[in-house]
Amino acid sequence: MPELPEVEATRQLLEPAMRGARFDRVLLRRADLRRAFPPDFAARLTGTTVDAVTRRAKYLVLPLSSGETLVMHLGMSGDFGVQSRERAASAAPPPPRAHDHVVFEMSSGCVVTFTDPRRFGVMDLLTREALSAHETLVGLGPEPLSPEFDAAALARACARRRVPLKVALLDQRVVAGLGNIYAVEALHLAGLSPSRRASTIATPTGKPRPTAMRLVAAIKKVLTTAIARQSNTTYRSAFAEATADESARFRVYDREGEACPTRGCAGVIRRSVQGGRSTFACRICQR
DNA sequence: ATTGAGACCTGTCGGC
DNA sequence: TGCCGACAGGTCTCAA
Repeated sequence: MPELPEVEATRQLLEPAMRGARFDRVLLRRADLRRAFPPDFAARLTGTTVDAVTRRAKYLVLPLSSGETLVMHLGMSGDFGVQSRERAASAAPPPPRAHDHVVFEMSSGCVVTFTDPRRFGVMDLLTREALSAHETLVGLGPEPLSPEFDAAALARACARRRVPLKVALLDQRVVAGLGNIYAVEALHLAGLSPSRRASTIATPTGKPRPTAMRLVAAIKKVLTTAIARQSNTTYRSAFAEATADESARFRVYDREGEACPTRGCAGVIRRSVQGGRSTFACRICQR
């Protein structure tokens, strides 16, 4: 489920339930997700207050009153649910679903449940020092919707990289938050082939070519549109949204064999595999 | 240093 | 109906 727009929607869901609220009780229903929980995870959280609910790339980052920071990643299948405690307490509490792994009971009266069938998600609790030394977080590229992410920045990051352009877009050090769907969508919108070398959007000296400008604009457009669409719906899954509203479906993702949606293009969407991931593209209008 | 392949998990779907 | 393989929105590690 989760690329940047889905994580941002999750952040917006969690904020009213968690910001300014204290952890009254933390339940771990198993010992690990992708990795083991940090030592004394529940005890270190209990009694602390959430100062803010922020997002960096696909990570949810919650600074706490204790000085530590709760860092969470949804992996492939992670999701949060929020319930009011009154409802949770009324009648028989609903039995935990098979993959409800973590429950936060907040002083706001909200019960926040983390579900993750594939357990690729991560929860970590970092001291200030650990946070600033966290190689993955520190090494993340620019936020794609920030002003720092422009054609010059993207060209610099792609220069001299020989990997396919789409593979480069999935590298979180190049730009932070794109995933398979939105990388595919942005490349189609920009009219760029996923398989061209990443370095072709930059000059030999690393300056942006016009293709870099088109790609940056397309990335921002695709993400902005996805965020706006999800803010308008109660249910936050892009996939559920897609099936619920046919016209809002992706332009090319999972549309193998369909006509290319580009106006005037007679192409057909083809599926290929790059870096072990499905790519969808039109060979006529994406060069 | 960069790159590709495989690993980590469970669920679902299509084909036989 | 049931079994089996392919595939799924993401990292991470290891070897070349």
